[in-house]
Formats: sequence, C-alpha cells, structure tokens
Amino acid sequence: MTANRIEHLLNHSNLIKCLYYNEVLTSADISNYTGKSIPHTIKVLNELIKEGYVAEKGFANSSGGRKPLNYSLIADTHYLLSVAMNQFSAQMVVVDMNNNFVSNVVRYEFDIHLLQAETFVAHLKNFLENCGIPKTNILGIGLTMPGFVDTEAGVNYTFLKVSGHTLVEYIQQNISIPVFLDNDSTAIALAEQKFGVAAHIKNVMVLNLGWGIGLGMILNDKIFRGNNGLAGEFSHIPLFKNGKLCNCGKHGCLETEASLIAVTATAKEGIRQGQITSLANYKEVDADVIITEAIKGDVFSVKLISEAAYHVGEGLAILIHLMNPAAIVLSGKGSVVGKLWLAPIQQAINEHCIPMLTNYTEFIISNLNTKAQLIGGAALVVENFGKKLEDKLAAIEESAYAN
Amino acid sequence: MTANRIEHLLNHSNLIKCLYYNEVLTSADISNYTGKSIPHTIKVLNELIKEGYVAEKGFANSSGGRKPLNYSLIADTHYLLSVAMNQFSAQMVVVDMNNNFVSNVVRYEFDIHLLQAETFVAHLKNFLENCGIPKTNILGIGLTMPGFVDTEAGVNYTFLKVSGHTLVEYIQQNISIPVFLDNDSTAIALAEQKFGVAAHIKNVMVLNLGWGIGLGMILNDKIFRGNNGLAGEFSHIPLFKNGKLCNCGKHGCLETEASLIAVTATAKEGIRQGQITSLANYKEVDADVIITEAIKGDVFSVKLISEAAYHVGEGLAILIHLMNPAAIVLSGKGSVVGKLWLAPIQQAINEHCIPMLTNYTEFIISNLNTKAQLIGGAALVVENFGKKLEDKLAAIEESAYAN
DNA sequence: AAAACTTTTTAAATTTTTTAAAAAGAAGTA
DNA sequence: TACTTCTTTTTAAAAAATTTAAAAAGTTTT
Repeated sequence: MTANRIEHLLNHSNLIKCLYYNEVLTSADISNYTGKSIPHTIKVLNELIKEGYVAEKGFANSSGGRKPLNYSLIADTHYLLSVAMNQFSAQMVVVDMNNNFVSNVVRYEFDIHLLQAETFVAHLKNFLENCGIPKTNILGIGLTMPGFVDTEAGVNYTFLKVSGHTLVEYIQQNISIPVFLDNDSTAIALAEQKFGVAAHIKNVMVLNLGWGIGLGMILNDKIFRGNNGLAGEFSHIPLFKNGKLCNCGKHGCLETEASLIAVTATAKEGIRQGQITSLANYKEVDADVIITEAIKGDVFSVKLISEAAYHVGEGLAILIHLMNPAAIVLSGKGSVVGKLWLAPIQQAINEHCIPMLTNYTEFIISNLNTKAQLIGGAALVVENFGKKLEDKLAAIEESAYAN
Repeated sequence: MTANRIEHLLNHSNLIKCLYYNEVLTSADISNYTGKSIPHTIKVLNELIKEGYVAEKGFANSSGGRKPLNYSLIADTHYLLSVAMNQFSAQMVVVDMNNNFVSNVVRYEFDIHLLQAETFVAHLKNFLENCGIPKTNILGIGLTMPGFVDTEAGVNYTFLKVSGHTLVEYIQQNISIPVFLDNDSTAIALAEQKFGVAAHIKNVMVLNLGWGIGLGMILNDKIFRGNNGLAGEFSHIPLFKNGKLCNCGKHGCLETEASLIAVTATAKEGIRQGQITSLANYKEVDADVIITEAIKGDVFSVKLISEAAYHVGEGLAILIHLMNPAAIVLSGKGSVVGKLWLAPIQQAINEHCIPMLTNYTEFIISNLNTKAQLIGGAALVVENFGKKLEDKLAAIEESAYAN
C-alpha cells in the first residue's frame, strides 16, 4: 500500500531529487538536470502535480521573453529522518521535502565504543514518539557515523556491530522504516555537494575536520566510495616516521599528528611542562577549549592548531598529486575556525606540491557549519529514492504481513 | 566524404567499441554491454554487416539450447596508428580493427627533453610513408607520452611544446589525421582494462613501472583523469624527508627513492664504493643491466630493486587507504620482472596498511609486457569513436577545402 | 505597436523496448 | 534411434517512450 502510494515519487526519482536539492526549478532546469526532453519533463511534472507531490511556484525571471513556470516539491507530503553520529553523541532531526528541519534537533550522548544497537534503537524509538511527525510519513532514515562503513552491505565494521544481522537490517526490523547507512565524512561531502560550497564542482575533496580527519571524495560529480565503501581513509595514511601508535594499530598515521585528539594530547603535555597559555586556566582541556582559546588569540593554542593544520596540509599535498581536484573544502565541526587552518595548510601545500597542480586547486571553507552531517543524512535517503527505497519499503511491508 | 562513409561506424560507437575490445561477441553480450535491447542490437548489427564493418563468425557455445551467432569487426576496414613515447624513444605501429599489429613496430630514438615537434612530425610522416597502409584508411592517431598531459586541451605541459598551437592541432595540421593525446600511464591503464589483467575490475590502480613510477587509475570502470587531466601523479607524492632534490623541483618525492633512475644512481654509487656485485663488470650501468643481473641473482642488484619496491609499497599503502581499489596491477616496462617487486611491496603494505583494507586489494602482474602502451594508444582512438572523432574528421576535411 | 526573443504546448515522427511466437539446438528417456 | 522436454536465440509485431519540429503564447525592447 505505502509502496503504491509513492510509486510516482520513486518512478521519477531523478526529477524529485533535483527538486529536493534545488527547492525551485523551471521545466528547462529540470530537463537539463535529468537529461530528458522538456515536453517529457512537463508531462511528468503535471502528473506529479495531480498526485499532490509538486506545486507550481509562480514564475521565474526570463532574460527577455515569456516567464517560465517555477516548480517545487510540496514540503509536507513526506519526511526524512537524519541521524548524525560522532564518537560521543548522535543528533536526530526530521527534515521535510524542502530540506527544512521540521523537528527539534535532539542529541543523545554516549561513548560510541560502548554503544549497543539495542540502546540506539531505544533512542530512535523515543525520538520518533516525540518528534511530532507521524512515523508512516517518514520515508527513510539516513544514519551517518564514523568507522569503516560498507554502505551496500549496510554494516559498520568498527562500531555498533550486531550479531547475526547487518546493522541496517536490525534497525529496520525494529523501526519498520527503511534505513540507509553511510560514513559521516561521506555524508558531509554529500551535503556540501548538494547544498554547500561544493555544489557544481566536478571533482572535490571534502575534509571533515573533527576528532579525526575524515575525507569524502566527489569524483566526476559522484561520491566515490571505492571497491568496498572504504575509500577516503585519509586519517590513517602512513605519513610519519614518528613511531606514535595510532588507535588503528599502525604507527605514524596522519591522525597521530593532525587530529584534534592528537592536538589535545600535545596541549596537555605542554601545560604539564609549564607552557604559558590561557589553556592552563581550564580544569579539563579538550578540543573545544583549544579552539575557543585559539580564536581569542592564545599563542600556544594557535600554534597547536597550526601545527596540526600543517600536517593536514602534508596529507593534502599527496591528495592533490593523486586526484587533481578542482577544490578542497574544509568542513565538519572544526571548520568553524576554518581560517585558522588555511594558512598553515597553504604553507604545506606550497612546500610539497608541484605548482602546476596547486594552481588548479582552490580551498573553500564550508558554510554549513555543524549542520552539514545532518543535511547529508537526509540527502542520503533522497539519493536512494528509486529502486533501492522501493525494495526496502516492499521488504518491510512483506515482513509486516508475515507477522 | 570520409566523414560520411564512416558515419555508421561512429553512430554506433558503443557497439563498435565492445566488438573492438572483445573480438567476438554474441548479440546477447553486446546488448548487455551497450544496455540496448537484443532486437535493437541485432538490427544495428545487420546494418553494419551490410555496410561491411561487421561479419558473422560462426556460433558460440550454449549451455543447452540454440547456439548464438558470433559477431566480430572486419579487421581491415580501417586502421589506427599508435605512437608510444617514453623519455628516450617513440614506438609506432599500425593496428587493425581487431587490435592486431599490422605493421612493423618502428622505433625512433631521441631525448624527449630536446625533441622538437617538427622533428617528431617528420618521424611520423616517414613512418606513414613506409608502413604499408594507405593514410586515408587510418582513422586516428593515439599519441601517448610522459609528462603533464591535458587530454581535453590536447597539450603536454612538460614536453613537445609548440608555440601558438596545441600539440594536437599542430600534428593534425601537418598529418591530416585526427590525433588523440594522452599520458603514457593512462594509456597503459586503458590497455590493461580492455585487453589485460584489469579487465572487468571496477576499481583498479595500474602502476607503470618504468623510468618513473606512473599511475593510471580506473575508478567505477572509467579512467580517472582528475579536473585537468593531471591526476595520478604518484611519482611525485611527497613521501620522504630525505632532502633529495627531485627533477620536479621538490624534495622527497617518491621518485627520488623508488624510480629506476634513482636505483641506477644508487647502483653507481655502490659500485664506486666497491660493492661486490656483477654490475661492476659492466662499462655502463643502467636500469636494464640492473634488472638483468637481478634476475640472474646478483645479490646487490636484487637488494636495489627490493629497496625501490619497498618504497613503492609505501606509496601504495597510501593509495590503498585513499582509493580502496579491488586490484593493483604492476605493468609497464619494469613489470617483466614483476615478481621481484611483489614481495617487498607486500612487505611495505603489511607494515603500513590497515588489514581491513589490504584484504580487499589484490596484486596482479601484467601480461601485456612491453606492448601495453602501444595497445593503449590504439584503444585511445577507439575510445574517442563517436562525436569526438567525427568532429575532428569534419574539421580536418574543412581545412582541406579551405586550402 | 511592431519586432525580437523566450518559453510552453501540441502533434507528428522516430526510436526503443516489450511481448510473444517461432526456430534451432541439447539433453534426457523410452 | 526417435521422441519429448527444456533452453536459448532469433524474428516479427505491438506498445511505449522519447525526440523533433512547428505552432502558439507571452515578454521585453525599440
């Protein structure tokens, strides 16, 4: 039944996608985006208007001629649930078909290493009961989290492992809503591509500056996941001969010198050794504190961030040599102090990159701030409009019958 | 005129391509490859048979049912010219529509740093006059060479620069055959994908073990070129703090430790210092000599290759983290001693890679040997069958009219 | 108010795919 | 060996989808 009602939505998923990503478009825009002819596009639009999914939205400007009709998705026909997890918490929010947040953003805290799937599902159920949106109107859940994620298989090899089932299966069975799983950095890259500064750039590297240093790659306008969904492990490229043991088990990973975790450790060591710094005034020093003090101008804090950024730059130099991207986007939680990173990164690039290559690569600081991952999680569901979502809906319905 | 005669060939370029790459296929195979229905495929095939491009080639086996007809391209309707350049020479050969070499492979020697476009064109003309194939039957030239190549622009930023024109324009104007330019390593990757061990693998890294260490990347079944055609600069990723100046102007590039040039330098230094090695018996030590002696078992030579290979492995560890490829192919001139490279590379990978990732990546040694680049050059022309070749043919015809 | 330019709509033509039936071969069975 | 059954390919006809081209309708500029 559900599957039937939204048949049209999923059959014309490409059209729906571009409307979701662009809010309002003319028939010509849509035709351009989907690669179908304008007559055909208009025919489908009119069907979708009749079904109640699309509405005309006045006229767009014309460069001298009949003004074209604008079209947009009707916001409240369906909803998406985005769950953005990091090492210490998960944020949840309901998003409508115009990419607006229509519930409170609720945060659940935990240590991801200890988090059980059962507990997580309880959080999820709790959120669904209190978010104010009827569950049957939620088309899918976009779950994005750190770790080695195989999107196809629906498994996170690092966290939230469930025995006997894939993580996605487990949640779907308990919540009865289709679930799509992806890596946090991939989600951020998707958000930047669809709604952020990476829009319309064909080859972009999106850095997720957070506890680690995540990477989402957009190659030829598509998220690149590698052969098993494990591509983009930027954090653990072996770059240093420093002997520092990384939590991945190897030595000398980029992360051992450049992540906020490494920065925090160095800060604590510095304070212990009597460094003159405003950080000494804090009882507990963490990444947030260092960022705060760096913004205020604390010399030691700035130096710490700069050193980390320089090391990130060393890694980026390699990335530029290999990928020749048009742009590198600084996103994720750490990007709120994007400018602090920029100079040392540029410095490292200048020292380690062939000029021919750097000339073509631009650095951009994200404007999505902390919302990037949540936006990306909703977009992840939209990306799967079409056959994949249809299959999941059918499977869930079938298992409901069986019970 | 020319353009008209081969209209059908270019209109159905996808079908032609898969026949070129596979020699014989059934209609079902082709339908599968092109994504068109079987009736449509058969219709087009019959047209092409009428035009004289395609022939039926007996029957294929069936697992219990009517045997399907085999189809293949008629070999001598047209030809492709492949020019494979390295630092010291260019090889040229004419290839027919079944990927057979139908002329002698002719080598012209030079120092690429000193080579002038004028000289090169003279070599090309000389070859064309003596190859035994009428020029009008040659559909295109695939020119593949080292350096920073922008395929779209038709320019090599490093070698064979022509003032006032792009390199491709210059050659086309003098030879009146469409020219397609690409990087040597990209050509090798293309050859491995279409005719070699990388066939049917979705994400592969193809290493060109030669004077430098080139890289061609196949991502999602497509050659990846980056934003300006400069992707895959594996040779110059900044990996070492060794202070060694690279010919690119930077310090510590992978090439400074891992290329055959670096190996040769180390060998000479070792001999000077009185190392016990059969290399000492040679008047002039070069890469070929070291490879030869390594095969024979000279301990010093093996050690030299092993050390270089280990460093290549360090670079590959980074590549695996970033790209999560299904396979890494060792190709290029150096791959004839592929097994010599394998153990030390594996060693480096084991030390520097997260096991989760290495589990999914297989190492394969090429079987195309020294022919890879030539095959790739011809394939480069075939890849451009369709609009691009059509446009070039039209432009050349037009300029012929103008004169 | 006419001319120039745009976009939308409609209708016709074309292409492509689907469906169904016929043909051809292989394997099992009596 | 002859016959049946099962597969798979090929052919032909019907249906669906898409593209193309031209007409219609509206805006802006002159």
